[in-house]
Amino acid sequence: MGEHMQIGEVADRTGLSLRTIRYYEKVGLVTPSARSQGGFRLYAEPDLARLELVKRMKPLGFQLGQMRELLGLLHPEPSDRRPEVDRLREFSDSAERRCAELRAKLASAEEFAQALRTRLGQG
Amino acid sequence: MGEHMQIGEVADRTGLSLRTIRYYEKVGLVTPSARSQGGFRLYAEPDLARLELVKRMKPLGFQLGQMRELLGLLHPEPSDRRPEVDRLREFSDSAERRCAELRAKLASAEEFAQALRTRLGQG
DNA sequence: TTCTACCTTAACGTTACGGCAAGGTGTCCG
DNA sequence: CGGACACCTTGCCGTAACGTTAAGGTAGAA
Repeated sequence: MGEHMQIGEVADRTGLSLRTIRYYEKVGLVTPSARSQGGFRLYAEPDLARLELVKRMKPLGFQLGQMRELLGLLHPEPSDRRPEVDRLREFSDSAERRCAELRAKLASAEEFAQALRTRLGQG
Repeated sequence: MGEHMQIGEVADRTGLSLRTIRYYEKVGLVTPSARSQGGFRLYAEPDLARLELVKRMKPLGFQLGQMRELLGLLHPEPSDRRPEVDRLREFSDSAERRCAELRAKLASAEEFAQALRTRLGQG
């Protein structure tokens, strides 16, 4: 019932490896919101949400540093907002383009899988 | 009109970098079918076809070594065929699974892109 | 207290390339 | 024939995003 969980449970719930989760922390992408007395990472729900966001973005081929920046833009300090909005729009446009590319690649890959299956059928 | 082309033209036609094409050769994935007198790589149409196949498989996350094996299975020597067919079926099943995974990831990524756009709309 | 599962950092290894340096090749042009 | 110039070669070091031990500390139950 604790509101924090250890890295192992986070790994189970997200499907990410321990190594990946630690690496994401190292590059400043997702930092656990607490540590136990003995040094164990303790994650809360918002941390999980960040990890899930990263998982969603990853197939689009963004680099971890870009995702870090984008996550920062999504939780902004209420200071000068203008350039942030511009940057956000750039990310959004980029995301759309990458989605389109990925759709094309998927279609191509499905054709390949289909051809492979057909080949087995008549083998 | 030569039936062979140099690596630069191959790069233009496939969208792959020179570096990538050379690397694929290094790992035994796609070998140019000839070399010029002075050592330039010379590619023919079947080489292009192999490269295109690799491009199609790549989004499914196969490793280069696996693709090399699969390409070998697709152009077999007529010797003992049985284990090859079994292996082919494994690849085919794996390809189907990976297609399904990729479809799911794409859907998730598109939700993300949608959310980002929406967020910009109401700013 | 001791066992066990889970965690820690550190460090080296891997895949799939990118980038640059130093130099050879092919073809055309005067 | 001798440059000029685009294109190519190998070699080597660098990078991103992790995987994989190794050596040892922590939390909670028995």
